[in-house]
Amino acid sequence: MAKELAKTYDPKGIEDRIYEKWLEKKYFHAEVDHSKTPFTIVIPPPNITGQLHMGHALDNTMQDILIRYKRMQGYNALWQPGTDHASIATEVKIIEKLKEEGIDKHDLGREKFLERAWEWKKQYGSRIINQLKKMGSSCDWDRERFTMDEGCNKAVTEVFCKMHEKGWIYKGARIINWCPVCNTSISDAEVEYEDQAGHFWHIKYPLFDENGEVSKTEFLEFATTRPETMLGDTAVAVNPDDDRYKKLIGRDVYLPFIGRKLPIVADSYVDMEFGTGVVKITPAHDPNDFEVGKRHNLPIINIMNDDATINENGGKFAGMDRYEARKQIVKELDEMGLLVKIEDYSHNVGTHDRCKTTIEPLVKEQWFVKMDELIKPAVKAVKEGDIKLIPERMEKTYFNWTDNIRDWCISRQLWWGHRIPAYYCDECKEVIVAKEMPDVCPKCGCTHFTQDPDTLDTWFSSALWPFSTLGWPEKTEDLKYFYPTDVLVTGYDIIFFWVIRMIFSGFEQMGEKPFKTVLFHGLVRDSQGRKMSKSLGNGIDPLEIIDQYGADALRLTLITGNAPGNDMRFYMERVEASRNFANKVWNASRFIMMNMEGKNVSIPNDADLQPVDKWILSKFNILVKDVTDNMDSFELGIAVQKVYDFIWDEFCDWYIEMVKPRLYNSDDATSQNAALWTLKTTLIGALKLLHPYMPFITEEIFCNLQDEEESIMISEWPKYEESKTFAKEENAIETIKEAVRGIRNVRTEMNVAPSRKAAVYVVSDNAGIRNTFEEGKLFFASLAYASEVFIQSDKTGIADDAVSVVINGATIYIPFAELVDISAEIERLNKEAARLEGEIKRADGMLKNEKFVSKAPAAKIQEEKDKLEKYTNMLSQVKNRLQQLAK
RNA sequence: GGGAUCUUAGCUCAGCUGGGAGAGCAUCUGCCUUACAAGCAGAGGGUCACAGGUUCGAGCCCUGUAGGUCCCACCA
Repeated sequence: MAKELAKTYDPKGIEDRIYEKWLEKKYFHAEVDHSKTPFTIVIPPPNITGQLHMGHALDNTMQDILIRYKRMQGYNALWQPGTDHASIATEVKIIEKLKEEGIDKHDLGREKFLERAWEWKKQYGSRIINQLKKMGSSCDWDRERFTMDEGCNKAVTEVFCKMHEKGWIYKGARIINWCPVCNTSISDAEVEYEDQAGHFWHIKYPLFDENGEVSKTEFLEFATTRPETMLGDTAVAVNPDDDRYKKLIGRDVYLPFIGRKLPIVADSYVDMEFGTGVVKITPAHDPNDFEVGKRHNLPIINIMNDDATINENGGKFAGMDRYEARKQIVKELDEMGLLVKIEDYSHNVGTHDRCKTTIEPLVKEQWFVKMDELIKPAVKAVKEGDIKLIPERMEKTYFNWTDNIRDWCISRQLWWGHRIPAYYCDECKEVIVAKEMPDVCPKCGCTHFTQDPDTLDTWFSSALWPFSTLGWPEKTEDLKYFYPTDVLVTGYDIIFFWVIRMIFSGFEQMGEKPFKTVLFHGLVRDSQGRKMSKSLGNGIDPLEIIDQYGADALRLTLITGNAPGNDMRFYMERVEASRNFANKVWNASRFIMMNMEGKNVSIPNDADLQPVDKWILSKFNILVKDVTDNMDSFELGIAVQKVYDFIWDEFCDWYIEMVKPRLYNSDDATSQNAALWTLKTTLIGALKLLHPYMPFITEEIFCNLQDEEESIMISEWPKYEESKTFAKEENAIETIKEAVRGIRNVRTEMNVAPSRKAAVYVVSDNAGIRNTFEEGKLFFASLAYASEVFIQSDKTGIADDAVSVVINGATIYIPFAELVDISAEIERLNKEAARLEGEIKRADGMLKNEKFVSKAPAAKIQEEKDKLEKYTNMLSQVKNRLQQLAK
């Protein structure tokens, strides 16, 4: 059977077959089980409009690694999946599609539109889920949720009503960011600032003279980047400390076109150094002006329609587009002699992050969430380490936002989303917030109501995700058991949108944090470091990579060589390297299976294990400890790098090579059994460590290699065992390896063609080696180039450490000293000695420090004592060696 | 303007709380050797941006300089 396995690993077919098996066996499913400790991750729900991209691939690989790892460790691992309705993103797509059919949203009507939207959801909502499955994601699909399913809707209504009652959700007229294309308000977080080349128009308004006439000689000059907003001006402002304008405060200027009288007010918001030191105040169309307007009780005059055309307040410019009006206004001001000059100016313009339209600040009635109180526990939790952010520096980004938080505008003028549970009495306009439409108006007794037409910001429902998916607001067993969740894995780009909002929502609704740790990753960029985007056409489709190289190779590529929170570049060469590794693992197991064929491998006696066997077992044992430690501290890339190195370098390049002669050239069945058992045990162990990263290939090999267990994904994670560390054998083999490397170098230098017939004798006065290997006994043969290694003591008459190489029948003795560059070695040893002296001095100093000795814990003191002893021994060894070399 | 982060081999990047400079790819040399040529054995290549400082010891800590990237705020 084993011989039939192909020489190269081809994931095609295998991955789908294995995934089907996992689904069938229900390995991903988690139920409340109080005999086990839960470990929970909620997925960042992908948009239903979305297709799997590299960012998802990375995000989900990380989550799957953690979940699989914990599952193998015996935790009750739940990975809660689901999708997001993504209100604006989806609505935009549907509108686009309708447009193709020549249908306008408003002609269709709300009800029909929503029907179309649900159809869309049905059609595309499962697409991304199926793509996630291709990645090998072990989500509990039985629990799949959607941000607009019944449960989530209930949660949203509950939260809205509760917070409204508390006064933390309110309706108010505020300056909001308006997107004229999407026709909706958007939150501050959705505004993206872009540097744009523009102009700075210097304009002057005539003052009114003491007779109340428009002066022909006195003007007040100011500069603006948006001249069209002058139609809504209700004042001009100067700094109260500005000597140039002090005497003008209290007088009025004349607003051209409109004819309004504008007071000159004093406000410290005005920067004397900037422009002319005069600012026109348009409270309805600028957030700062709005604040100024409030301070000075200025009227708020909105001059714009929702589609960014000028409204009736704009006088003769009414009906014009904002940019058209700008042109016309500038032209006419020029004709009136009121335009002083035009400067080129580059400034930051707010745009909508979805459609890139320049946003228009407008005063509108909107729903807001009051943030000042809500944010407090969220700040505290991170500050006190109750919630840990990885990497830690993300905390600074986090606090940057929380310290400058503003109320959250949650209403959106969209149809696709959670409709705001506010009802207006048709008679008296009384506002009632309730879970259901009320029957009778408490104020006027009227029975007709109209629900608020707006929907909620899509993040309002995502903020509840960690508990709404577990059944909240019902008090479910799931919630008690799986909440708070353990880790949230996500990109740093949605800290503000999502992470913070989940945290304060968790504290507010559940009274408890939503997760213990947030693990951030960066963006996946193309090979030139650019963002992958549709418009650039530089996106790499994860599904194509999976098709060509397998999900395992893709996963390994995404997780290696990048640190948490850092962006990474995606190279095809790296995928190939991962694929090659999969192949290496495949072939190593093929070797083992071929050699095991027809043999009953049994557990060997400890005495039958040879030094090499103990060496690799020992190496593996240490690997287990390292990898487990790394994974526990979320160093996923480092952990897998160690497994990779172990399998490729230690296991394949050394152990398998060392063990070959026992399998091929020896009749010693006991020794062969020990070798085969060690091969199999170590491989299975390594596969387990690798499984979270490369689930498919490890499962495939695991099932081919043994019959006792049905799946590697529910097998037990290896444990570090003190008793399995064999320091003596490790030392000995490392010495042999060193010698063999030396021999290889000599052969290369001697220009001797490699031959498997060569023999090597290691002659050593190293007591450790002599104790480990019986003198003269065949230890192992056939390292790739030198085929036999014998251990002899120095009784042979060769005084110093030496290697004898038998090449094509002729024996050549090479002292170790000649295998290395002596001067370099001396230099190295001297440096080592200096280092050790430093360590000794430090440890000695600490042990002599009274404060340390009296206050430090006993274990710490013992540690220093051990170090001191260890380094002292090492130093004397190094010194001996130096003396030897000096001869 | 505030903040974060980066500068390590030809390229892309690891390097965790200070203790022998690493990986992948690329380059060069020699190999179809019965697990694997998607492989094996080797080699070359780095004043860890620059200048100071702390330390027995600095890629890592501190100060400053230069350059890059990103985030936040925003001045009309």
